[in-house]
Amino acid sequence: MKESINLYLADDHQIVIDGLSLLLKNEKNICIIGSATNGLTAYNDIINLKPNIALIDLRMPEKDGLEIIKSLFNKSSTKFIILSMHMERRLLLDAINYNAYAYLLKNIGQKELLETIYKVANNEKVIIKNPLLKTEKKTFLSPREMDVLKLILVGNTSSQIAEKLYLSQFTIGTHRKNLMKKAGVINLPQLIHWAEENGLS
Amino acid sequence: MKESINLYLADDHQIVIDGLSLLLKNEKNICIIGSATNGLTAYNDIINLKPNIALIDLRMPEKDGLEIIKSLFNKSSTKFIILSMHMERRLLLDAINYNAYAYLLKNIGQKELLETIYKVANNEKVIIKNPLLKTEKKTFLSPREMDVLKLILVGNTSSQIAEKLYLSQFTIGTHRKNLMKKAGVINLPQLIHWAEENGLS
DNA sequence: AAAAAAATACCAAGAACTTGGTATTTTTTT
DNA sequence: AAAAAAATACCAAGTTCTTGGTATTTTTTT
Repeated sequence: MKESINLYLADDHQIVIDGLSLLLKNEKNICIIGSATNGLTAYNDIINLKPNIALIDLRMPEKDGLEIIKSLFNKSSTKFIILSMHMERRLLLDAINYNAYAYLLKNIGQKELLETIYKVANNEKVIIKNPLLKTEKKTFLSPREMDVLKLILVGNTSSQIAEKLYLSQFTIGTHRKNLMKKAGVINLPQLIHWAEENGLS
Repeated sequence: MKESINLYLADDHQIVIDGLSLLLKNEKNICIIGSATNGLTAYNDIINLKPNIALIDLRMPEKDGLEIIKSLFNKSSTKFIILSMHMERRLLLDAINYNAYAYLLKNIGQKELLETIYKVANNEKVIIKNPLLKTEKKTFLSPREMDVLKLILVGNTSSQIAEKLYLSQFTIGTHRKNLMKKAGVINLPQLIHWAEENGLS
C-alpha cells in the first residue's frame, strides 16, 4: 500500500483553506502539512516541506500560482494542482507547460477534487474538461502580448510601455490592436475587463 | 435553551459551500437547510425556506448579494450575513442600510465566522472592523457615480453612457473626473483596476 | 432655514487611443 | 528548407479621454 499523501494548500482566502482542510481531513490517506494565504509563503513552504502535492490558487498576493510553478519547475518533486476561478486556455496551457498535474476550476465539487488528488498522487495528469475550452476559438496571447497587456492593466500608456520594453510606441500600438482582436473587444475598458475576467490581473 | 439555527448558504463557488458546510456541520446548534451557487436560486430558497440566517456572497451570478437583501428588505425575517472579497465602504454601508447583520471579509477565520453567526442569531449586529476602513479616506461613490462606473466597466464610451442615462456627455466627463479623483488614480486602466479590486465588476 | 453634497452642464487644449493600412525581420513549426 | 507565426516599426485621420476650469440646480444634512 501507499503511504499517505502530503498535501499543501495555498489560497488567498482563509475560508477556502479552512474549508478545504476540513474537506480533506476526513481522508485518511491525505495529510495536510501546511497552508498559506500568500504566494511567497507558499513558495518557501513548498521548498522546505516538500509536499507530494500542492493545491494552489492562481490568484494570490505576492506571487501567483503560475509564478510558483514556474519558479519550481524542474526543481521540486512536488506535483501541482492549480485552482482557478476561470477557464482560460492560455493559463491552462501555461500551467501544463510548467508541469502542473491538474487545472481545476473552483466550481468543482468535493468528489471531483478528491478524485483528482488521488489521480495526481498516482502520477496521472488531470485536466478538467470544460465546454469553454472547446467553443473558445480565441488564440492565446503571445508572450510579448502578455507583457504589453500586463503593463496596460496597471495603467501604463502606450509610450510608457514602449519605454519600459525598449520598443517603439508603434509596436505597442500593434500589440494593442492584436490584443483587442484576440480578446474580441473594441476598446480599452473591454480589454481590461476581459483580462481581469480571465485572471490576468 | 434556544432551538438550533437554520442557516442558508450562497456562494458562487461550490467548493466554498462545501467548505462552509463542513465547517458548520460540527456545530450542533447550526443546521444548514439549503445552499445555492447562484443568486436567483438563493433568493427563492430564502423566501421558501425562511432560514434564520443566510450567509451570502456579494458576487454571484444572476442576482448578487446586495440585490437579494434589497429585494427582501422588510419582507423577510431572515437575517443576512454578507461575505465579501474586499472591504469597500460603499458596499458595507449599502449592506447595513438594507439591514444586513454582518459584513465579513472572506479572509476571516473559522472562529470568527462561528462567533459572528452566534452573535447574529442573538440579534447582535456585527461589522468586522478592518484597518482599510479607517485609513481609507476615500469617499464612497455617489449612486450616480456608481452608475457611470458600471457602464465604463463594460466598455461604454462617455457619449454612450450619456445616451443611456439621458445626460450630457459633459456630465459624464465630470463624473469620470470625480471617479478618478476618489479612486486616487490617473487614468482609465487604473480606474478599472481599482473598481475590479473593490468588487464592482 | 442654512450649509453641504450631489448632480448637472459647459468649454478648450492637449494627450492618448483606435482603425486600417503596409512592411521587414526573427523565431518557430512543419 | 519552406511556411507560418510572432515581433517589430511606421503612418494618418478620426475618436475618445484627461485636465482644469466655471457654474447652476437639486437633494440631503445639520
